[in-house]
Amino acid sequence: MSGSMRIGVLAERAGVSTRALRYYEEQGLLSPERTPSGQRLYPEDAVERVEIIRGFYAAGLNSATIAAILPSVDAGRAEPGVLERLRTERTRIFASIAELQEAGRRLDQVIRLTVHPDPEHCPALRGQEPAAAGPAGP
Amino acid sequence: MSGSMRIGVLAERAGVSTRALRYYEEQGLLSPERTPSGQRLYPEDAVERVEIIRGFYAAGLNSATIAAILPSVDAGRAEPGVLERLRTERTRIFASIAELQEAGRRLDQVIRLTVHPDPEHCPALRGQEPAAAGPAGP
DNA sequence: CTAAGACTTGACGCCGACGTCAAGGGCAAG
DNA sequence: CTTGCCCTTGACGTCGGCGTCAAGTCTTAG
Repeated sequence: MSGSMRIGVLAERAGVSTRALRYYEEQGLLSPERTPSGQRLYPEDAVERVEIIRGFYAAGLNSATIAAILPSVDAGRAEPGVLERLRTERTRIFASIAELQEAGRRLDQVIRLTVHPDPEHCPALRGQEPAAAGPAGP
Repeated sequence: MSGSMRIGVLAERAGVSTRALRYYEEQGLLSPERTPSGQRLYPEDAVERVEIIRGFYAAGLNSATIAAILPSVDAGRAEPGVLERLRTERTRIFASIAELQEAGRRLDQVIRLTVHPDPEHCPALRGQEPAAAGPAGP
């Protein structure tokens, strides 16, 4: 059947290692079925599930937190306790985004100044010119 | 003089541990002066510098990368080799932001559906109702 | 002066998400 | 049957950004 795959196929399709998939299972994030001989069998939608999991890891959540919220993400609704958790993590994530944006802007600034060494926008050169409006003087 | 401070003061003002400050120095990110007896003395702007460093760490850069780009960030312009590095990291950061935004949206979705359990927006309940526009039927 | 605290270097500890090796079992092709 | 590849569990290794003692030195309030 094309509706299930073994660990190597899922690993390739999801872009992760087989070791990572076993680790996710150990952490309670995946629960594949088993063939009689013990090999793992994953359904098709495991690919998307793994991508979601990796997204949460990338967002700074640890295994326990992901395990706590993943059922609610699947269900599309959360119990009160989990809801608070979701809000906490949401806040963390958006705060983190703001930090990343600031770091990104800082790099952009240096890149721009390097590519366009424009004294008009260089604070170190401000206040040394008279109040001339035009770029080439009057 | 108020123009320099010892490590404990900087740590408190920058919101990091003294251990972290010594580590940053070990990684070449800070180069405080020393009193004759060997105690570190930081200038005022070290507070901002530490905040910048922490921002880069939060953005996923490691010590070596930060050490490589920090002089250019200070100077506001970069040598060609460093410029490429800046662009690489910039790309990484904004890709990371996009991932975080997706994770955040996913959490928001669950939060919204939990707070407003609106069948109009619940895919699992779509296509089971006849094409009725009003929420309470005709 | 003295005592308390802030400071120094040095070195080991930690933790989490895997990497990696080891030693075997399962399974389709020829 | 064998060959070769994928799979299994188990267990140890890694790495980076610090935390955390340890043992001694400096500074400053009183």
